[in-house]
Amino acid sequence: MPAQPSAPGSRPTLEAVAARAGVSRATASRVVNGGEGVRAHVVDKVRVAIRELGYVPNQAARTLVTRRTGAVAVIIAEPEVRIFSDPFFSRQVRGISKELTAHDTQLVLLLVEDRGDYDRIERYLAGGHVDGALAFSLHTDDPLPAITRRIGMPTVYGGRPGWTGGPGEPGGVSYVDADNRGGAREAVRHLLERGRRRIAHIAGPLDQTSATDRLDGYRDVLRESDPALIAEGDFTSAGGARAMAELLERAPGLDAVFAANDLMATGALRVLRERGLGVPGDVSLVGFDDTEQVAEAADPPLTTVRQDIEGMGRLMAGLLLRTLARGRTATAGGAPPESVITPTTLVRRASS
Amino acid sequence: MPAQPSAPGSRPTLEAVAARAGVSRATASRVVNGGEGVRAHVVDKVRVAIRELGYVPNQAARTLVTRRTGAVAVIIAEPEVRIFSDPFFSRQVRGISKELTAHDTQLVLLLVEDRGDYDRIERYLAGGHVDGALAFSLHTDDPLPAITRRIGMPTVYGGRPGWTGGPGEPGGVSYVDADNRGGAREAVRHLLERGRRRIAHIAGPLDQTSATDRLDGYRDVLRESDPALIAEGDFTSAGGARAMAELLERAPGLDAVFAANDLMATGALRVLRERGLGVPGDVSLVGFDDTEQVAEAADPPLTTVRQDIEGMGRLMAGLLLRTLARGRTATAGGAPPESVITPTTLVRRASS
DNA sequence: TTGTAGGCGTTATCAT
DNA sequence: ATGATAACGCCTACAA
Repeated sequence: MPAQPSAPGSRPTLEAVAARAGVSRATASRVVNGGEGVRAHVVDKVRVAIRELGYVPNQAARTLVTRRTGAVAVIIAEPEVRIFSDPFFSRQVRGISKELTAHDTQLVLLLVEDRGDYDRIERYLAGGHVDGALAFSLHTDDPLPAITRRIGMPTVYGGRPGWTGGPGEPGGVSYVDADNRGGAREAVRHLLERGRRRIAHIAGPLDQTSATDRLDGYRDVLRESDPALIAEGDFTSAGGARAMAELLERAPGLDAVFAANDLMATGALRVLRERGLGVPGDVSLVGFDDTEQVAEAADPPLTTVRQDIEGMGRLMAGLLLRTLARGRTATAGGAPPESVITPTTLVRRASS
Repeated sequence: MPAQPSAPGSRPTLEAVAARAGVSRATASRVVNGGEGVRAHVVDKVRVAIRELGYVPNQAARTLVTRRTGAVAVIIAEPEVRIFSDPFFSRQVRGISKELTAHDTQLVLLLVEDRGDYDRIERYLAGGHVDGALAFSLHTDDPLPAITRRIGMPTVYGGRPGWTGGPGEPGGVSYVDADNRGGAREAVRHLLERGRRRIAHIAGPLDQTSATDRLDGYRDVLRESDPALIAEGDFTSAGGARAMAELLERAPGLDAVFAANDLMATGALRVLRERGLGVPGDVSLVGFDDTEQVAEAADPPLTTVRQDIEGMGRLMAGLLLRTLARGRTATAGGAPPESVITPTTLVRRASS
């Protein structure tokens, strides 16, 4: 609380602080940035002046000389409907926000509405508004990776990007992902242990690695699974319902379903109930994500593969911040890509 | 796509563009900013140079002189659990994002985790990172309004702030709110028309005007309502369930419930079903918000008071942008507060 | 330990 | 219509 609030529109500068404290701009600046190598007495004088004037450093001026903004972009390119219905996104953003805040870094949210927005995004990233970027839920043909590479913007992805080239590829990529394949295997094995034999899978959109990895895990365990037991959804509840209806038509004898996320599982649940099939009596059901408000609130509550979504958000931010910090000392842009796979655990509830 | 991508770490400046085009920096700058008063021939030359170099203006430098950042802060100060479970927030953010994007303005998301974060928020706002702020879901004792007023930051609130001082107050405040009171009246009248007589109300947290306004609307219609028919919730599903249980204990004879939002209505629904009470057979239920994925997905689907959440977000952003634009021409900080109340409509579904 | 001075990349005010 | 040139507010060698 400044004792003497600045006049609206024109805020006090370092110059004013220096004058009031009776020192030079340089010394005032040193105090603002930690006060190393300044006599304690002088530090105090300057601090008092800062408080009295209500001085806050001008970020633009600072960025201009340091070339760092202290801000990071979070890019979400997902159709409206999913962002609204799936708690996954807000959860991950929250994790990111926590980590960034702890390191005094701001979060700039970039929502991609349609394909044309990428021009705007590129201009923004290239304009030096942010030091790095975080992006998630990319589809295989997403133009973003090409953009960030072209302008040399340090970026960490949430979820393994689909185009991570072979080992020969020049620029590797940093990402944080859950052990989708392992988690899927665990889910299917669990269903086998429950004595189920006709286990179906509702996959996510197959242009996302989270969907294909889970499908791969399913296939790992069910080597010779009947293709009729696999249907593709879109990670939404409605899509899960459609896929479930399809499966019941193609394979009426199924006795279990592994859905690639919780939202699709709730859609499947609805269809099963409508058809008079009991869960888990007639059909066992397992989801993926363990987003509360979905998995726990379902009736019956869902057995599901839990991934630490918020933790993954924190990891993404941490990875990026470390990359940026390194960039300051080491050669610019030369940080080697680094990725993390987080473990998943099966949470048993009533649906299986 | 720049034909000649800039070296990593150092991007081309206006100086470079000017040199390549054979003009002065001043002329290059004019072209970048619209090209008024520059011969067409020269404009072309400069444009070519810009493209060839992949030039993008440096925002920090620009901000330093223009004193405008082209960014707006969105401040969300709500406990984790609500942000995750209530689609309200993401919806409003989406509306805001659309409007800002349409005006080439960036959205900086500020999530408030705990009370101590307000220092950080104040420093951020005062640091000139953004031109204005958008905030919603304030509680009566929220420190934010004092902060924005102190540092003279143009701000538009989502939802009428609780402390809007009397007409004597110096600085009025801009906000966008739904007609909560009117919507509540309509909901209760609807229940009366359905022949209900013992109509209970599950209120939201009474330190928020959206909750008190809806309660007031309820009371407007039910002049002498039994106090036992009113319980306070917290806008969450669990809170709605608790309140419902409380009401059934205090007033077992109730035949209708008006919940202050859809999420609480779903909680109430669960409890009613557990107690063997049919909806709408035994008890009619009406919610508020009409967030799909909640109201439509409920079983039975909820009759509810719809408010155009995304539209409200757009309005908030629009109001702020207009204020900022005006500020540039008129006297700084002198824009009179302006507010908007948006209409609500009753959506009839199966729950009443 | 402190001060002096140059420059970060733009825009804006003057001349020309 | 165009070009010098002076800010904008800050950081950081370098000098003292």
